[in-house]
Amino acid sequence: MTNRHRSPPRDPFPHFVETVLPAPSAPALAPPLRAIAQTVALEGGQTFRIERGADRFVFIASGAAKLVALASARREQVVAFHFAGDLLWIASPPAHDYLLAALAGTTLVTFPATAFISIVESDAAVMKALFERMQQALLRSREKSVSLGRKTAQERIAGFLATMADRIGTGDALGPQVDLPMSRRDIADSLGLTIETVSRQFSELRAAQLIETHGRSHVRVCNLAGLADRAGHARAPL
Amino acid sequence: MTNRHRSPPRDPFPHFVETVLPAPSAPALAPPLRAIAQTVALEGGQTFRIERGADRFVFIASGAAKLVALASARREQVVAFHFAGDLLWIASPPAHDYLLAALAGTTLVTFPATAFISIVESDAAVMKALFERMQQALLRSREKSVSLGRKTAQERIAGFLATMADRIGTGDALGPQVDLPMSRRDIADSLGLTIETVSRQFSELRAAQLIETHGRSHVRVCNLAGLADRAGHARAPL
DNA sequence: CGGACGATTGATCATTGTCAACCATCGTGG
DNA sequence: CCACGATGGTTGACAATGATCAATCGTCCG
Repeated sequence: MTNRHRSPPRDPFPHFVETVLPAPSAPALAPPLRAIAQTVALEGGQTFRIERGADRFVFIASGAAKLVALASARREQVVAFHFAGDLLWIASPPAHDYLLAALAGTTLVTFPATAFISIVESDAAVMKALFERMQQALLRSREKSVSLGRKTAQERIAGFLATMADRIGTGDALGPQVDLPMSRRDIADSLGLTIETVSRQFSELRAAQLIETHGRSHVRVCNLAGLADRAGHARAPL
Repeated sequence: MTNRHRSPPRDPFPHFVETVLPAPSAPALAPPLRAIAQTVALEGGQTFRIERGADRFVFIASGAAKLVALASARREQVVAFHFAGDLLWIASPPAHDYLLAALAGTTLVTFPATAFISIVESDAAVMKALFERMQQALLRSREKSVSLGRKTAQERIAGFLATMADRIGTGDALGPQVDLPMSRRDIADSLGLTIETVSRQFSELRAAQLIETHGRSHVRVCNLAGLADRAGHARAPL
């Protein structure tokens, strides 16, 4: 978790261009987008806040972040985790405030949403790519609703670990390994649980030989099938 | 809830066109879209199912529907309610099956997602409109995560009623009125509660003079501010 | 009017939250 | 390099919110 050396202040904008913009569209769109882009370097714990009514697109060039809704002073809901390469859309609707918080050193490229759209709207390929990212976000959010609404603590944790193994895990003969960039509190705030319950479920999964943990953040999934089993991802029989 | 007379089998496609397609785009896009459109008339309780990997866009021409994720045999999560005029996108991801169930007589116009997109992708206005509906869906889904993850039963019910008053309420001097098209079970499955808890919270809100109920589905909101209060929609102070 | 389904209310139980103490990890400074 | 301190994580005892089980009631339909 150390910033062992100030990360090179390389401009993250090219990374955004090659990750988000389809190659044929890039030359035409990159310059106007650069003009409205705002690059932000956050250290772990720092937040990026959205003003009311000023939706933004945020590209995560490096690092990891949580998108948080503030339900009230002592109640936070982590709406999504995002990692390098993700493009997300943030707005602050009437009900709650939202903010993006870095889980570690993180570099963002951000755009005002309306200006961004008016630049890319004429480019079918970009709009389509954007649309697909939106679909993915919606799908993940719906799956989160299932988890929060109808799953037990253990199912939520198992599902969370399986998802993280998939998204940020590193393959391995003995099963995927993950270095979780988020704290137990972040996990709890994401799954609608308390840190104590998260901790207990980690212990149970460890006792059941499904995972091994080393230190605070390292998890090895010993039995991915068993984990998916406990996640309650029951697909209805045809 | 009666089908007092077989609803006139008027073609719902024009309704889709004028609701979803911006006027200038309609003439060019309506014919090819009609060619891939599939109209479905559902009676209350009937379902529209998505095959694996065959995403669809669904326009609700009339009626009301719930988008349900099947967590397992006895556990359903209502991911969203949708009403006439809504356009939604449905996919069946690996984890759970999804289906759309009519809450009453409902007419749908549905399209295979990929074919739909390849037809409209070249039209910036339509893509933008589509994109905005997607943003709205994502926002609602995020708000639902907050509700499911960090709110008490009473806050969820209060928030639900406030939202319904906003979306399908009819104005009135004495406060908005709503005819809920969904059952207590649907509400429970949407809010991650049981029907008993839903019922008890309705009773409490009634006792607190915030709502009045007549019959199973009619609700009058006597005190919208008080309801919003109990919804825990705390916005962090600037 | 009667029957069936859905809604309400009550009694009890269990999962998870709360409060509290202890322990481990990691970063710092001696 | 090790010891220490602080932060974050784990574990335990207890309490509370909401689930479960059960009975009754109301509503809507034939």
